[in-house]
Amino acid sequence: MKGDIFQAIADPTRRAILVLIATQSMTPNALAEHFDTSRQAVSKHIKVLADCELLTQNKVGREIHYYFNPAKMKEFDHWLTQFKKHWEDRFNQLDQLLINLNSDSDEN
Amino acid sequence: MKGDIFQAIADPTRRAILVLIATQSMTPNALAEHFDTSRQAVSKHIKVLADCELLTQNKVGREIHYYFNPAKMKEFDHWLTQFKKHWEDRFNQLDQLLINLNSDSDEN
DNA sequence: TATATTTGCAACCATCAAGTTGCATATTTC
DNA sequence: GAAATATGCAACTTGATGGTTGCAAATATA
Repeated sequence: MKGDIFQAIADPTRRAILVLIATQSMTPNALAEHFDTSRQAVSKHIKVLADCELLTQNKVGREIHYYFNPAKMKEFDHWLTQFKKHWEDRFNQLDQLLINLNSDSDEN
Repeated sequence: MKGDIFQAIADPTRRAILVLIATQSMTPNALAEHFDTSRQAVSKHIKVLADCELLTQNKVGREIHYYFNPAKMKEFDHWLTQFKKHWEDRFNQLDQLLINLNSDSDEN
């Protein structure tokens, strides 16, 4: 499951990190100030997000700035879109069934 | 985390179950035939999905038919939509910044 | 009524995940 | 160069998770 975007987004802290970083790129230290957990714990979350490429990094001196990578978020979006299609296809099939039933009864 | 929709969707088997059930309502036994794991394992996944109301059930004799509940999927969709808004707001801020910079240089 | 089928629940096990602490490395500052 | 700062990595602990097996309850069938 390593690098799985669904797994990455499952954790509420990581979702909060994504929201923060999507608004503004941040360093691990700056991020950690927003949470009650230790810096290392936040760093681990960052690693998970970076492993599945939801975050990219840019080293500036001793600081590392993390940026949100919208491209990877598309994978997620894509699944949901496909899923909706499945669901809507089912509705369409039901619609078609109802239409057929109607036309059948018309023929009677 | 009990009943958390993100947690529920994180597991690939559960996503597969959702896709199957979104296409057609099914019983646990029928579902289990689609997977390599035991019936009880599938049943546990069903429980997780039902706990967060992604599935609803309808008992017919000794069988239980599980249905997909699209209403709950909206929560998921909603988060992604809000997230996109965050992201786009940032872009808008950048746009505004660029516009301001341009008008500044126009004034020089 | 006896048997088979469908299902859920509980106990148990192995693995994973999130958190902590400690430490090493690189860079900035004094 | 020494101290402070920013970060990552490794070891360890604890709790959650996914899997299995066994069993009980409800319903259908012989």
